[in-house]
Amino acid sequence: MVGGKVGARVKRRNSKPTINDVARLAGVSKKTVSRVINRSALLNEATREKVEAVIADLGYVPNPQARALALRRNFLIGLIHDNPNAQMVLGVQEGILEAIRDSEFALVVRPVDRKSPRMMEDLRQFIERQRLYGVLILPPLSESDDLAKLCADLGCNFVRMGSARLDEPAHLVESNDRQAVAEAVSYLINQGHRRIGFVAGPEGFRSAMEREAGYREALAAAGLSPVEALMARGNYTFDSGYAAANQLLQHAEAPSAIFASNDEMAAGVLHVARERGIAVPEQLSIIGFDDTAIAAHIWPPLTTVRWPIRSMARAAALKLVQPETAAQQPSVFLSDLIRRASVAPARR
Amino acid sequence: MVGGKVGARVKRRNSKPTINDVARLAGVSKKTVSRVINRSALLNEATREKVEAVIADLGYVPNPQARALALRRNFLIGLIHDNPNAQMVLGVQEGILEAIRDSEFALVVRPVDRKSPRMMEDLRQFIERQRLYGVLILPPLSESDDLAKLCADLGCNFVRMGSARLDEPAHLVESNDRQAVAEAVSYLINQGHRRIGFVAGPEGFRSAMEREAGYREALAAAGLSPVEALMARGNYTFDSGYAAANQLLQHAEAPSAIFASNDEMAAGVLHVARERGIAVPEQLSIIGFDDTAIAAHIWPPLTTVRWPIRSMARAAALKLVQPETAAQQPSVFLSDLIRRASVAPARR
DNA sequence: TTGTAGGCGTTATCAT
DNA sequence: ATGATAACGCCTACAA
Repeated sequence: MVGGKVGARVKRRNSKPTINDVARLAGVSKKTVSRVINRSALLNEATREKVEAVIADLGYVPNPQARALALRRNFLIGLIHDNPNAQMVLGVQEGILEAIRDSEFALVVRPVDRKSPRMMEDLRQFIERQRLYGVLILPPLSESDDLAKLCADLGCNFVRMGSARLDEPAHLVESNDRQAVAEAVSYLINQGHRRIGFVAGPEGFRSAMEREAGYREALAAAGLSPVEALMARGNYTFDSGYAAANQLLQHAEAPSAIFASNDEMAAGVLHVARERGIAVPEQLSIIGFDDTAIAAHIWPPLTTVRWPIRSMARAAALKLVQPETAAQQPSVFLSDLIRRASVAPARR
Repeated sequence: MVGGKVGARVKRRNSKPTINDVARLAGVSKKTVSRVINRSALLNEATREKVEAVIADLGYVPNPQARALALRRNFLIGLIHDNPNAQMVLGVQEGILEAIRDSEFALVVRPVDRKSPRMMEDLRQFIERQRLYGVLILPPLSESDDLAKLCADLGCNFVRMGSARLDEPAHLVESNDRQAVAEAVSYLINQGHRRIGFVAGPEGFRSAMEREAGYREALAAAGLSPVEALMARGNYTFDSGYAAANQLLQHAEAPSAIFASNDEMAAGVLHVARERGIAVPEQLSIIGFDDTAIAAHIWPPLTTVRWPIRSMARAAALKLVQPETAAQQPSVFLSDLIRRASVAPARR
């Protein structure tokens, strides 16, 4: 009725081997097994091999729940976003999963409503309760310094994804939207376009600011001045692109090309062109941004800027789960101009 | 050296209250607090209120990691899919999160590669290690009875999402693809179309079979016979829709309408029409399936079948997390024909 | 209706 | 270098 009870216990059928089983079969203590698992430096090589043999033999895998309890930290990576667009969110998820494949980490997703007053409190609870190992924050939410601070305060590692230098490299993966847009607009200029319309993203979004800055840079580099009547603001939705294009194209001196700050708005621009009987690209060239599925599938196929979402997400996840090599992961990612059929030389 | 040691312990600053804190302050045992948390029936009302007051006062929240260890089950819902359609996956994620909002559950995502030989083994490890509370399986993976059996064997609750009666209601949410397609094709017939092309989904997919069955049903109901030359197979991608349409439209007696088994293929069909100078919808009517973002944003806006992804996912998640009311959640969900501009009466 | 003792599977502390 | 013992925070079984 004393020690024998425990010692005699037989491993229940149908349940996975635990650290105790390994310890017993290897003839060492639990702690030693734990040291093997955690690659402790202070370990006799012979002991290590003996234990590892038993581990392999048993097919033992440490129980994440028990580790989470003891370490007071879960092996979960959180993805926090406010639904920028489906393609992007899914690309990010794939990138993160590439990074944590075959590791003990798992990905838990957490969309939020940026406009909800409870958002911060909700996220605090989420991070605290799940004791997340780290979180990846997508734009535009990533632009919130308050949120970054919250993570830091909670002792939760974090990486922000954004289109500008939002944070130090250990906490950031960054796309060069400004330069990418400048290149796209320069391309239009090289094609002979002079009246180039611009559909901006929503006010207050860093990505929108950067893309507009790129547009202005390209104009300036070519000695052109921005024209009020050629600029309209959207909010990254199809409908807002549609409205913006109607505004830009109603003028007598309509633009011969339009850069829209994302593909969805570019699709809206294309819609307006169709309705007004404006031929694309013959009478109007269009460039978008994101290279979402829609870009290649509309008619004509849309010239657009592609940024390496998956690679960025993978790098971000690696920064989270391998803090020791975080600095080695790239922080800035370059975009490509994908030339399809929605741009033609300007007619004179 | 006995009880005093523990009793004297002061709650560490900066750490969340535990069940012990609640018990001490309420003057009851841990177990009683546990009973309150778990809404045990055998509880004195006065005791419950007393404990609940302390809980509220302390802002106590049970530690999910400790519960997971003790219960040998995590409060995580897994989303398993192998899906090309970003819109659908994201819609599902939103639906699930609506269901588990404000609960202790979290959503962990797990895309897999259906073609990988390791898939089943990977999923087994995933479910076992994370000790998932339940999983939601999306099509086409949901059509795998092996996977369902694996979940059952592992003691992991599961719900399959599909387009046919794949399982019993407790494990299924189902869309009526067959009927929806039949209605869509009947609509074309009512518009005077007689030569109606069909682009099928990939062989072996239940959804593809159901949609084709719906097409055949509608033809039969109108006294029409399926014509070999009017049917082509795709695999739900834009390119395959493009290829299929080229095949269908090369004949002398080309169809005056085409039903494509999803929107992406419908977009491919539209592409071919453009290239061949076939006016849509004047010379060719097109209907798709899914009502993804692309459907509304191409030109002309695509008439398509919309199925209630979010509602289905929400119901599925509720079946998972509230097994007691699972039977009350609907299992069959109806789709709508969204009439846009890609269909016109047949010319004679 | 409530409490006690012990277990869930791991890691931390402090000996040896 | 290794081990005994006590956390980690909760739940189950069994008493009372």
